[in-house]
Amino acid sequence: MNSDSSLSSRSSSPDMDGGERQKITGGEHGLRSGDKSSSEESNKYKLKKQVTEEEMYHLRLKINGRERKRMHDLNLAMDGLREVMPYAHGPSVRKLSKIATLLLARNYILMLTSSLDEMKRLVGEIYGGQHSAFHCGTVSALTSSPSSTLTSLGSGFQHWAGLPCPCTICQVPPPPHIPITSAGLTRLTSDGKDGLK
DNA sequence: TAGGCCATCTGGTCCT
DNA sequence: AGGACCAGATGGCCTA
Repeated sequence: MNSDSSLSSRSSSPDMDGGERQKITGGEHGLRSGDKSSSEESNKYKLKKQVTEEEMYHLRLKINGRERKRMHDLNLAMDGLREVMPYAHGPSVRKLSKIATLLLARNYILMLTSSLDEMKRLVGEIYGGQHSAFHCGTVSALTSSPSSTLTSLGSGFQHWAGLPCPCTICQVPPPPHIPITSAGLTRLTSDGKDGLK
């Protein structure tokens, strides 16, 4: 459980042992019977109250842990996004903030989309609609642009006047992309951390 | 020192 | 019921 905190870019898990316990067990109020007459009843109640508070504490701990893990996973995904963003990585370069990462990613996608459209248009001009000769991966291999990007995207696009392509090349499923999971991103984040800050 | 960024906690809501 | 997701609050760290 505490291994999560090692993944954090800032080791600012301040109080997993002290502070959190203090915060969580703040609930002394609200549970009061008022009658001191029946001690048996009172003991029973006290026991029940104790169990309940303990249960509540552990439940809170569990929920907090889940939320922490969720946020860590989100940060791992964010790191993965930073990895593929076209900006200077390095020890002397400050890490992109989350909002900056998202905005840059959006602009990057828009830019790639427009250049892809432009490329398709050019290819369409050059080959004048000779459909089956140059296609998807073949086209990407012919271009000088980052071919890996185009190859991976190629089969997912519609070609030539917006019609879905029926050819066998396009029926090949896209290459499996690496899922963004904690396991899949451990490498990215670990060496990403070295260059951060 | 103010402001930005971040991690964490917490309660609410929705979904399975 | 339990888990995922979300947003607000809070406090710490860092930089200009």
